This record gives sequence, C-alpha cells and structure tokens, in this order.
Amino acid sequence: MIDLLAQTLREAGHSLTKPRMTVFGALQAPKPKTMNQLVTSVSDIINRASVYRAVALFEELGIITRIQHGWKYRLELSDAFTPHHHHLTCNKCHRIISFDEPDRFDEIVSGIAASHGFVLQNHGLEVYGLCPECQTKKAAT
Amino acid sequence: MIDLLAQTLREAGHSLTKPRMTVFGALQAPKPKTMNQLVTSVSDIINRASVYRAVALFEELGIITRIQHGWKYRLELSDAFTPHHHHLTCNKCHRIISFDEPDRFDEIVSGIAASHGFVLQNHGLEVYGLCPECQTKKAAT
DNA sequence: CAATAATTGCGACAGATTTGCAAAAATAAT
DNA sequence: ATTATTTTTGCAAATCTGTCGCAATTATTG
Repeated sequence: MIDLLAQTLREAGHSLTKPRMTVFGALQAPKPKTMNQLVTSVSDIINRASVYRAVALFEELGIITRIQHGWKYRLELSDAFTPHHHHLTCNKCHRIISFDEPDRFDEIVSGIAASHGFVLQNHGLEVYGLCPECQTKKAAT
Repeated sequence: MIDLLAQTLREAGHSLTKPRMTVFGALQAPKPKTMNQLVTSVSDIINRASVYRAVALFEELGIITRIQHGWKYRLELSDAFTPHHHHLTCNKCHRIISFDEPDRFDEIVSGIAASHGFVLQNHGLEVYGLCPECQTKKAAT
C-alpha cells in the first residue's frame, strides 16, 4: 500500500517523505478522521501546516477523499487505497458504519453518468438514520 | 414556496423576516452556493452574521442542506423546497447537474439501512466525472 | 398604539487554513 | 560518497470562517 502511495507521488513528481508517510499512516485507521483529529494525532512529529499541505496534495492526487459529516467533514483514503465502500451514519450518536457497494449499483451509477454524457470517475452514497442503540434511548424529555 | 417557508418557520416559533426571505431567495438560484457566495451575494443588505444565523436556522429546520463539493461545501434548498434529487459533478469545470432519484433506489437504500438495524432518515448520492465539454478540451500540455 | 419577544447589525473574537521564507531533507549529478 | 539542485518542512504572521455579546430595530400580541 505504501508502494502505491510512493508510486502515485512519484508519478506526479513528488517524493514520499516522512511527514507524508505519517499522515498517510494516520489515515489508515478504520474510521474517517476530522482534520483536527488528524492534526493532533501527529502534532508531536509534524507541523500543522505540513499536515494541511500533505492533505491538500493527497486530495489533489486522489489519494484521499473528504466526506461530509454534519457540519464537519472527515478525511479517509480513497478507493484505490482502501476497498470501495459507502457510509451509513447515525444522526444521533454520529457513529459511522461502512458498507460495501450494493449489487448492480455500478449499473445505476454508470447509467446516470452516461445519460448526461459524462465519463464516470467516482461516486459516493451516504445514508443517514438512527442506529439500533439510539433507537432505544428515548429522546430526553 | 414562500408560504411553505413562512409556515415552516412559524411552526417552529420563528418569523419570516426580510433578511431570512432574502437568504432564502438567494438560495433559490438553480445552483448550490458556497457560503461565501451566499454572503457576498446579499452583503449589501444583510450582515454576515445574520446570513450565518439564517443558514443555521434553515438547516436546523431542514429548509436547506449542505452538499460537499470538492474542498468546499455548498448550500441548497432541501427536498421539501425543491424536488428530491442528487448531483452529478464535473471534476474539471465543477459544473453541477442535478438528476432525479433512480428507479428502485429507495429499495436499495432502505435495504442497506435495514441490514444494519438502522431506521432510515435520509440519503444522498453524488456522482463525479467529466462533463461532455471537458472531455473534448484536451488537458493543457 | 403600547408592551413584550424575537431578530439584526456591529465589533470583537476564537479557531481553521494559508502563506512567505529560511533551514532541513531528498534527489540528481559528479 | 560528496556536492549541487530541487523539493519539503517548520515557524510565525496573516487571512478567512464562523461565533458571540449586546444595544438598536422590527415583528407579534393585546
């Protein structure tokens, strides 16, 4: 996986440095991270500005993706660096569950792109609701 | 449509003021707007803080929705104020095309929620690619 | 109209993101 | 391996975004 990272950077004329590797590593965690979580998780080793720079570069090269999560956004590795998946988010406790591409979903998505003459490059599906636990907890009266 | 806005506000104990009406009006434009675009588009008449307040209120009442668009998020009217739809975004020129819910999409989405024990509340589908025009323009060498 | 409650505008702020530049690290060329 | 060259990083300062308190203004109620 680090190889693919190195290769992707090289091809674009950038090098795989320690800071970049660290940021990449921090994003390999299972759950998407807030920019702030990311910055603090590596702040001992890497400067804030450098984290931002790495994130900007990674996003530009399609290495990471941002997903909207209420008012905040989160970062996670893109499909090429982690299996393609989507998110199911609980509107109450905000837990995020990843799920695989539904069957035949590709057909639907490519059909949409095709009908507008687009060349499909990527897609994302976000589902929101209440998780089992939060359904139980009654709203505070 | 303004009636529905007024009604929605009233029911929640708020009034339909000129500033709010202006912000709502600005969002009725066909394309989703950046917070900054929104603020500047009405800055002659409305204070920045008030725009933020209106947006926060509208979002809380489900009148508007944020969609992620690359690094920025954008705002647009929610389903109740504009037909339910999704977005097809061009990765090069960033134009956004709205499209209707694909057939049987509900089944797929509710199936996902159900399989995780979630109560479905909402969903969003974003598709990215290259629009017809941008496929033609060759990348600048 | 008067009284009361909700909303705005403004200026000050706290947090988030960006930028300029010299020092440090990486890559290329002896 | 050592030096020259190019790319990155760290740091501090500057910007941009979104929020807050409070007095003035506008809307709602009787």
